[in-house]
Amino acid sequence: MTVRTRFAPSPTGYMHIGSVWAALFAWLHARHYGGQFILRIEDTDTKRTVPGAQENLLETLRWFGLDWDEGPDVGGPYGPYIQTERQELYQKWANWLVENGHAYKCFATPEELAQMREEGVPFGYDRRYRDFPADKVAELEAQGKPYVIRFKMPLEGETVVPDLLRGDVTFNNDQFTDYVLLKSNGLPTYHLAVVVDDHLMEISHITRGVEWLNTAPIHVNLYQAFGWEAPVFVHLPVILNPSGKGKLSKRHQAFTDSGEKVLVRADEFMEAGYLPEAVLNFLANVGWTFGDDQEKFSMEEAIERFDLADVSSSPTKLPYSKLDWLNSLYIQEMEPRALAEAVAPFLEKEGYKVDVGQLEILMPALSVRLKKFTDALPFVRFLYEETPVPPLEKLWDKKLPLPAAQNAFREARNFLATVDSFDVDTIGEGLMLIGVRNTSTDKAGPFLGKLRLVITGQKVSPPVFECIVALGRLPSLERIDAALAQFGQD
RNA sequence: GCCCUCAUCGUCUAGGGGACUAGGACGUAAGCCUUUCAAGCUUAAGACCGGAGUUCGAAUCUCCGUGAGGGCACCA
Repeated sequence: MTVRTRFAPSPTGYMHIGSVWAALFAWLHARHYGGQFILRIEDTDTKRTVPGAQENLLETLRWFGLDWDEGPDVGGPYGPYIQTERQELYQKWANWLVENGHAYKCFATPEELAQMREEGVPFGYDRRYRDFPADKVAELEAQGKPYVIRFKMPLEGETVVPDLLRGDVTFNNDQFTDYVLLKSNGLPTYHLAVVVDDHLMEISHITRGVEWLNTAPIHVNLYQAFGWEAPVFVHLPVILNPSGKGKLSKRHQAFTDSGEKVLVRADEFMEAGYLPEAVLNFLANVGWTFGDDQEKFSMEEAIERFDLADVSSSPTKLPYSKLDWLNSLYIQEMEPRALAEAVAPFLEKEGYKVDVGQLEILMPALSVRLKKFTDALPFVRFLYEETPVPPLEKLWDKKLPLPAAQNAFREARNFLATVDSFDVDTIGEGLMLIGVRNTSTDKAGPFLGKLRLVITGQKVSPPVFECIVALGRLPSLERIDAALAQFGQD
């Protein structure tokens, strides 16, 4: 049997990173077995549908490279892939269940339901229309009374849900009532839609969060009523909020130890400057282990080893600090040019006019310092903004006394003004010599620190030589001249 | 309240009766290196939720607690 998995989000909000995680696992499984990965939009709750959410879902999957073989945009032999476009199908099968005695029309009004709930009727519904006489049903229908179609859940016994990760999970049937399959507006509930679609689309493994485990008995009984073979159920563990309680959600914004906002929406990861392949690598390490004590791997490598059966069933938190670590590894592998191009948009967003060639000069030195693209900002700001001229007291110290400092800056100024080849190696060599020569220690450090402050306005920056080359000869000389002026005339 | 799931270092995890002195990774700390900050290298601290049982032997199997999470809609 071919493996066919699906990702079936509701367009009720923007893509959540936990959804990406679930989609990734379904995708990896399909790819491992050479099967298909299907995208289906579950938009039957029209009241909660958010405009733009569907687009965001597709865009996010594309950004991550989680490609689907069938879906709303690409079509496929089992379409349509949007549930609101499959209405007749659900109606047809709901009616089939009614005709075959597995479901019935229920005319209970919202008021009646509310009253039952108030009276403490279990599940808020007492199955009052389950065995309603056929002629009475016809009568009510003739009167145009609105109704829903409810499933006849078994009244006694047990239902066993075979779960790939948890084994057989047994539920007593007295814990259920007759659930609505088709709403009065003609649209299906999740229970009907998911079973009909998964069957018709020949899905082999259904992956979803554990929050669905408790309703899986409905689905198991539905498959039975239809006489269909159920797919393999895979109830994935929840992703918890890293700090605080409950599952990871936007509603309870959490913060990391370092005080940063915990990212929840997929597009927040893009905006923060993470690489999609790094995020996927990170997610793949949660609830699944690549093996061989190896945590950095490509999705191609993951596909070779992945199997849903190996996924952990324990709830988990996302280890965000590992994302930073992994992302920094991926950044270090980038070519300077590509890195510069990747960083550029983040600088442009800050209003800087970016020259990628100029930026590229800094990248070999910078790549090792970035956990994510946005980290580049403080390191390269000196290229785009005037730096304050440091006060005199910042330009010398014990290891570099005032006269020596002045002398060193003079020499540096002359050297940079006249050196033929304005490249990192050449100026580095020259400036090192100047630094060493003018200090009581045998290190250039004391001088280079002051020079860094003059060039970048900061105590922390990429290596100064790179900074000077990237800034360019004239701007660098100007900044040194301004510093020199602080020493006054002598 | 009822039902379901889960439980190894701070975090993500390996392990599935003896190979466990419980392994790896991130993070943390220290040292080295050094042009600041990083990176890199070396080292360190750090865990089987508790209690019963099964067994010659339990992190591993069973039960009971406890804790955490989830579900009980004409929402998904």
